Amino acid sequence: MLKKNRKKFHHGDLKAALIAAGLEELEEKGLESLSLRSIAARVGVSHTAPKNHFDGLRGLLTAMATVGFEQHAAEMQKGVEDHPPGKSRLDAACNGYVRFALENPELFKLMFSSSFHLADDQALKQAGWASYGILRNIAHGLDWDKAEAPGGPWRTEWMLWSLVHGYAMLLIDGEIRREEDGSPPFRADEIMPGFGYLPNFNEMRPEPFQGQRRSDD
Amino acid sequence: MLKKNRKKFHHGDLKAALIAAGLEELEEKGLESLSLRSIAARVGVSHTAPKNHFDGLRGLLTAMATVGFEQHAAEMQKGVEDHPPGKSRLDAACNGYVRFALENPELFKLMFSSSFHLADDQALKQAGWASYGILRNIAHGLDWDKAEAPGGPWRTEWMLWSLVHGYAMLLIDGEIRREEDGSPPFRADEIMPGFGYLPNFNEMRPEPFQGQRRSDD
DNA sequence: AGAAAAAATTTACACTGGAAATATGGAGGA
DNA sequence: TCCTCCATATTTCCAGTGTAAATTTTTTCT
Repeated sequence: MLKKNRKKFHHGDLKAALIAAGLEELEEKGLESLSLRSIAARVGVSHTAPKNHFDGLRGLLTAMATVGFEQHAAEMQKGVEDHPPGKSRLDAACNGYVRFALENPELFKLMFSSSFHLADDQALKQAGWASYGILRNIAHGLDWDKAEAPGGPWRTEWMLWSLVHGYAMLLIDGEIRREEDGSPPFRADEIMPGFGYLPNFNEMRPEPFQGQRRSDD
Repeated sequence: MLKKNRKKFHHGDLKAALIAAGLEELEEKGLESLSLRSIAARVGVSHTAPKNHFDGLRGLLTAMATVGFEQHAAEMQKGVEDHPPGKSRLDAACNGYVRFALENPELFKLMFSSSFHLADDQALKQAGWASYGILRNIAHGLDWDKAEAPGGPWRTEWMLWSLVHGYAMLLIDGEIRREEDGSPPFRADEIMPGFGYLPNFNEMRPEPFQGQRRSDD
């Protein structure tokens, strides 16, 4: 019965090997032209062997995305440990966010393409939340994220997340051109302005902020 | 020879019909499961007929993305015409940006997935630039986009674009949950804070801004 | 009318992911 | 040791995909 020491079968650990091979092929051939058969062939098994470990191609992609979120979180976490709480820590985390995206563009696209994922995969959801949680926790520690700030903390988080995420996406897709060495024109923390609320913030707005409602203008 | 009045052939205008059918199937079945054969079947032609008008599936997708950018620009342009220059016009354009993305999620993903496009397609590039140009022009007209602002106008544009684009992407992918009626928790202009530069901007930064360089921290 | 060109079809091929039946080989019990 | 049991992996098959080549149909131009 014991389900723990179930290793070293025919292959050894096919599940992990398939994920590793999938991640290799992903960055080599791109997300669109990824193939379950070629991944299986790279490991040296038949193209139906993965079915014993994953729920089809989507299952494998979901597992790969989960690993991606874990690496993504680790990349940001480095900045957390190297900097004291505050703006410098936020900068480091944001730079880690974008750096990971630029170094693993195909994996990053996979992570944020839910149409490729298995719906309702708990491991993926948890890994994604953990990754976002790092950014969220840092944002909550900043003094300009006050409860009385317009929109509350949610708005601050999403504003921050949207900015960093959009910058990474536009860089990956080539909409914002990079330097010759592949580096972005601005660091992630440079693209982020003073994110506090201007004294004349409400004056600039045609109507004062009211709540979290409405989709149209 | 004359290549202009070449219409009303077998089908009439197969090129336009294929683009229209492709756009329909795109939102119905999603970008991943789109099929050249089923698009051709929907129009009523054989699956190789599109080759006379497009360079394979990528050619059709590129044409569809081009149409998407034109519609995207039109959605923002509405806000430009309905509002005077200034913050309210910017708000309207940003809301149009996000509104289009939420109403045409699959098309929006296609537009910003260059791996699906035909490389070096001039029509697509022009349409994309025209769309971004609307946002750019509005940003340039704002008083807080001064030449002496840190990073110059490019940073302001990309900051703005990144924020709106990232917000749209995270909403589409379900990372930021929407209301029951599908509307986002914040309007695009609500997610955008006072985008000026705080008086204490340089104090907040561990090191003063220097130029457009460096990718690492 | 006849030639030339454009448009669309037929046929064929190398792929893909998935389902079903079969074979393999290690684990645990007699 | 033998002998089931069952997870693992393979073989075979199928419907579907994009693309290329040869062919037929239709329009346009001389």
